[in-house]
Amino acid sequence: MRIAEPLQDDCPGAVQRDCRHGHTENGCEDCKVRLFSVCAALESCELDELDRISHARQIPAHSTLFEQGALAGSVFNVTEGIVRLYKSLPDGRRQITGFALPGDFLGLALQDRYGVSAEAVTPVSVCRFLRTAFLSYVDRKPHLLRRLHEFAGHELSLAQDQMLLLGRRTAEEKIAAFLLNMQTRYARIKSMSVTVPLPMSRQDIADYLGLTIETVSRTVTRLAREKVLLIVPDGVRLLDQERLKRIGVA
Amino acid sequence: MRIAEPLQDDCPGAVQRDCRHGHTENGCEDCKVRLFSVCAALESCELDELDRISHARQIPAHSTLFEQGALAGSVFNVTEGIVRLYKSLPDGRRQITGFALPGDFLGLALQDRYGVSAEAVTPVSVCRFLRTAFLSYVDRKPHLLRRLHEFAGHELSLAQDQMLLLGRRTAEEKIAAFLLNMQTRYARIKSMSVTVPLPMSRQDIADYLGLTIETVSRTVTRLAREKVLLIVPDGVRLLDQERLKRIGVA
DNA sequence: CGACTGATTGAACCAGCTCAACTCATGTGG
DNA sequence: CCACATGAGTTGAGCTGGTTCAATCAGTCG
Repeated sequence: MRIAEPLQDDCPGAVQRDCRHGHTENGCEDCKVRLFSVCAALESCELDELDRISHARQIPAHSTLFEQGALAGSVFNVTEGIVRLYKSLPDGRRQITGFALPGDFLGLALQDRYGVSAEAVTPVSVCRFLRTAFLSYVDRKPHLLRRLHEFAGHELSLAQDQMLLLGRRTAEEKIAAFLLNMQTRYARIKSMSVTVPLPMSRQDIADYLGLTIETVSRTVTRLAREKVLLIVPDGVRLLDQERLKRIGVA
Repeated sequence: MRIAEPLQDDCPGAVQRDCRHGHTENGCEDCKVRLFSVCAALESCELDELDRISHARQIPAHSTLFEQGALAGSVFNVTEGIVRLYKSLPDGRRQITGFALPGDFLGLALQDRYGVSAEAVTPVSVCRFLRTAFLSYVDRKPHLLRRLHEFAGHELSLAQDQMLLLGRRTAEEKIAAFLLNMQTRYARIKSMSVTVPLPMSRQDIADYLGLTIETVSRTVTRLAREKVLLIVPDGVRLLDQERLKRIGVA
């Protein structure tokens, strides 16, 4: 239940925001991801407070948000666009550990250093918080911490699925699972559609699935030849979802 | 700082435990993993309370603690032995997502269903909690939740490392990283040693590293032939750790 | 001792990789 | 407006790291 008027002690009345640094017009209130991101754990009045420590930022495509191993100065909530999260080996081999979509939170673990690097795949909008400010906010909001922990649990579960995929599935199974997965994740922010946008490069998909770019290309082409899907500009259209599920789902 | 006498409101004095269901003699106080597991977030008096909702259990080798997808009735703290956590595909392919050692917490995500299955590799001792009881306890202890979240963040980080390993490393690199990893993890509960016990089967190692049993065997044998390690009963002795690190570490 | 189970070894095979050529779209500047 | 570079994606051909299948070995237990 959302409460319009502040009711709790720690909601210091209707304080008018005096600082609008880089915020969208109405701050969190009309944020696109408000209702399904971590912030959904917060009431309107609490949100106001969060608003005051947040900084809306636009990040151009292909630029870096943060780098693996660097001190975690900020945490981010993605509100628009796609971010790739990855780990690299010194010789250049790369494993993308996930793609962050709107509503996803970067720096969930709240650790003092980033465990992965993050780069914008498309132009990205984020809601940025200084880690220290966010931490002290979290300390005063146990239900937000619960929410963050739920998100972390979900991430962990996804990571385990991905381990199964990387360690034990064939190229075709990997591709099928990836496409179905992206489809359901997009459904959350747009609406369920048979057209799955793939703004990331083939190399990104390969590095996410533990394959080479050639194998990704060949496998997708073959699935298209077999009328399981149709390749469209910047994505695919899933023609035979049943077949795809039979290939890709556990 | 540990406090011997209860100081806080929610520490209801020195209540004598009237129920010792399955506890070790002195409960949490003299627990082997007390100081580095999640419980380290708790004061003596709080521990007493935790003690009352905990159940010490012995689990024989090769038996199941819980199964992937089942309702998460309990959460566990491993106090002795090794547990394998895994996901399976319907056709029998298996991916071990991790080995839990003493001090590790099972059910960290606090989700209503288990995301993986858990089986004892060796005889295992656990500290078991009914999930509901543990949840309501956590709700009253924000600092325990913080601790659980830290653990979850650490798990997530390990999962990401494992993704990089599964997706982008060679068989030899996988084995080397695994052995060094087990060595440092054991150091936490015993003391640093060049002898790494491997109580799990070759099949377990294979399913953890995304390899076959034959490849594991061949690779370990080759490393032994090259004097990088020595195969001993139920483990290996790391002879040339420098070389191993050159192979295995990022 | 024989039966059984886990680990090792060998030999053939193959899914996915490597290397290389080609296509196609986009951009650029003369 | 065309020549040409550039970069992502596709396609082909051959190769190889790791798998598969099969045999053997080494404990262990009754």
